[in-house]
Amino acid sequence: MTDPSGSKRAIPDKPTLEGLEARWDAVWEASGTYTFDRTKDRNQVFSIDTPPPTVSGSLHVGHVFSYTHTDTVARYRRMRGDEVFYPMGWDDNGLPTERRVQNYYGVRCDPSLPHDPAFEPPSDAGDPKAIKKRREINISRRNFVDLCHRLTAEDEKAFEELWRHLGLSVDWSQTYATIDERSQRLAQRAFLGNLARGEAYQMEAPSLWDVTFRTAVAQAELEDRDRPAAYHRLAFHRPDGSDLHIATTRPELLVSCVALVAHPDDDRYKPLFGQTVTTPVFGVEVPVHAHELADPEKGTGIAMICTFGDTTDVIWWRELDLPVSAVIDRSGRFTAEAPACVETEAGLAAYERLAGKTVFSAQEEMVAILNETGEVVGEPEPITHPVKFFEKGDRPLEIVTSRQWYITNGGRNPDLQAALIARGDEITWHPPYMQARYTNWIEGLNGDWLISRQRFFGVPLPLWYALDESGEPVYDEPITPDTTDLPIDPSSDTAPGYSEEQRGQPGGFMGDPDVMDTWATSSLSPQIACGWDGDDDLFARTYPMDMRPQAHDIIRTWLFSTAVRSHLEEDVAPWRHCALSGWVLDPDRKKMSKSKGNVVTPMGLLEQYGSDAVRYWAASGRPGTDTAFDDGKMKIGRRLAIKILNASRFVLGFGTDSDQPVTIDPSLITNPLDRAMLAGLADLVDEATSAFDGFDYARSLERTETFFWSFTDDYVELVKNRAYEGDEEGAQSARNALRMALSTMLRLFAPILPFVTEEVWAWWQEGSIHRQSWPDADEIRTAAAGADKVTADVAAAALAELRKHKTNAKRSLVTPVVAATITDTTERLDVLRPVLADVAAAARAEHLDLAEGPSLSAEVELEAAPE
RNA sequence: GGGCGCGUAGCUCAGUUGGCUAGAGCACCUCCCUUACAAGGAGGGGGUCGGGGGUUCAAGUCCCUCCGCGCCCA
Repeated sequence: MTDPSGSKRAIPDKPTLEGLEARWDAVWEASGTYTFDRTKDRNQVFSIDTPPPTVSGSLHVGHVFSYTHTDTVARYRRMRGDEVFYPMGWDDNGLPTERRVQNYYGVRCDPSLPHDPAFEPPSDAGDPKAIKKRREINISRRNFVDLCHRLTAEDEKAFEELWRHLGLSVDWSQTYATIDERSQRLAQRAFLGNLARGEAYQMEAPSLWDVTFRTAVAQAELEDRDRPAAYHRLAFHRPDGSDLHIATTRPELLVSCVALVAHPDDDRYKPLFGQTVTTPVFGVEVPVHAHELADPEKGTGIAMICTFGDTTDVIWWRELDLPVSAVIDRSGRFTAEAPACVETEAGLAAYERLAGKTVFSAQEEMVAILNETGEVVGEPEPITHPVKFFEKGDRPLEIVTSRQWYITNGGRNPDLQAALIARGDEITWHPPYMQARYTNWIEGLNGDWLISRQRFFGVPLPLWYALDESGEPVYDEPITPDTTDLPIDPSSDTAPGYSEEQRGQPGGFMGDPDVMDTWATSSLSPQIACGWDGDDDLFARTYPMDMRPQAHDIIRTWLFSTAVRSHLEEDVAPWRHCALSGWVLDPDRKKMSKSKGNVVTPMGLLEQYGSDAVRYWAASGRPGTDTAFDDGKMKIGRRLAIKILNASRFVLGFGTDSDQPVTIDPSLITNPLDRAMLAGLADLVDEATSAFDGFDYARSLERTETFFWSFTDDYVELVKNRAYEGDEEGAQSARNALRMALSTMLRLFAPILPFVTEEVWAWWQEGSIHRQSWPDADEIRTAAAGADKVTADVAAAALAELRKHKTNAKRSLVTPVVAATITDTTERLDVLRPVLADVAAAARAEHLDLAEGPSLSAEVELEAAPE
């Protein structure tokens, strides 16, 4: 068994990949191989802003894919001499965890309940069948949050185990969770800084609202989904008594119609601009406006503006300075009272029939009413149109007016917008075209970042409000905590200057009931990881960070929001490089995702093929490129890893029957074929190095792999006789060249295949391969002594030609060659002549004749086949 | 509708700034137990580089256009 110092292991007779992960993970942990040395200066450090995975979701191959990419870069930088700062975070915060806790324990958070200190989780936790049979248990917010912490702690353990098995070279003493106390303190402190600098503000404004989750939703969390709908034609009434037809997909919102709008150039409606018309049923007089966003092609070309039916309504409402006539409450139902604008008896009676109904039922009822009054024209015209959804929700968003907190992000400030776009130029993007996604997103913003969330498991907004004599909150002067008291929860901590008895009382105080958007915390991951809040020394050594790896679909959310926070807080881009990984697609080219049910869980794969093999597949995916899930590729990776074991055993077996250490002496490498091989190896090192410098692990792997296979198939075959039984000088030359090549290739493979390379390294070298220096092309080139690598190619081609004859003759490759003549050009024969003995030995020929000709060919006489 | 990416062998993909006869792996076919490895090795067949047009001595590569796929945003 290996001791943790990494001392040598004997070369096994039958090396295998089995058990390498467990063995080396334990050694690395015990030896501190990946522990960050925080005495290093900033210019010696390479810091990585690892994406904190959401532990409440399960890990899938997509995680394995992209985290492997990052790890290859981390390992490369470490071998290049950088001190790699590679922490791991957990993003436990937010809705996914809440939902998982609800389902796992069969509980529901009721914030009105008091905390129960004696609460124990239900005994049937984790048993979905049992939970389904009973009622949900209502528990207090604090008890609910406790369960969130309890479950995520278990999830984190499972995640870490998988990451270790995969071989991520993370420093596991540097972990954080976006919901832990330190992150909460930091997120609250950062928010209070934004508030003090005027970058955070609150506003009563129409916000997108998910009626299922009962929370506001930010622009970055939206997605459009095509939904069937129908245009209903409603008859509005002009002052002269004639009808004006409006097509709408939301007739139920007629009562909140505050204006009509048509395109300014639309001749059909030009005469109406500035006039008023009367709504059907409710008899409300509304103005007709002109606005460019009205689409003459849609419906009848004139639309009703409701408060609020969609985001265009909000724009019209704001730009045309219209009143509010809202009817939908936060549960998605029609309010009990009709809006003030409804005055007619018939209108009030009609509204009675809508009050309390859901949007869906209200629409049916409204259409029925319109049919009764005869103010609907023709049949509904079915259409499909995009509707806004919360990306995690399954009911269309409504727009409700509410008081929310915002952080500036350039959406309402052109100077800030330009500054954030310019930050993109400070970052090197991998691949470069990803910068356009960042820039385009910022250019398309039309509002600031809404950070209030009406949820429970999150970082609370650290604010209270005084209540006036009538018990109404004084929002204009929020009460903030002392920074030294953070983190605080305003729902249980008392506002400074008040006593707890005054909570909710007139003249007392109330806490802000909301938590912050999860991105408001995870956007601070560089600050959290680097110790912005309390570890200035670490911060100075690691920030701004060198690398942000992430998936390209969250450029608009995580990448952008992180850039915003860093810009506001530190006036700098948070990283120097952003590496955007692609997705894992299933064999039908569909994105793998939990909701599609096509995910593959990774642990089984790691166990079946070995971690190196799975990493090989992952590292074959070019940066930024979507990659098909391909277990065939994992089989190839496994084959490669096994080949490395066997080839290494063979190479290290020459001339080492004593207990002497295996050494490499470049001065003994004198044979022209050996030197030619090294010349090619030096070029390979150059290619692998420049590829990795550009974060292109895939290219480095591909080149190294190609070289390795021809090394084993051709070079090793050519020199093995000489290495075995040649004269002393020739044998020593071959052995030292073989070892030098092996040492080099192991190190080139080490970032991709950390387990098998470490295993082989331990057979003959001291220390971990992952702390060795990256191969030096100049050193190898010196050993090659000016040789031309073409010599190796010519020799390999000649050998291949001889093999071909044996294969075509259906004879074994060990069949002795009685006589053979190799024909080739003069130039190539000149190259071949000095290494002909190796070619002859590999072909089992006593000697080879040479003849000049136009191209390579051979005439071969084989030993007669045995009868 | 706008932006970005992609289209090369049956499959998955390489193909730097245009430059030898377009490559690799898998799959397929044939052969070889060879003493590092049969979880291996040797060899073979297979492509009008999405279509069309243009620039050039030369185009998979550059330009235009069309078709198809994907993603992001309206």
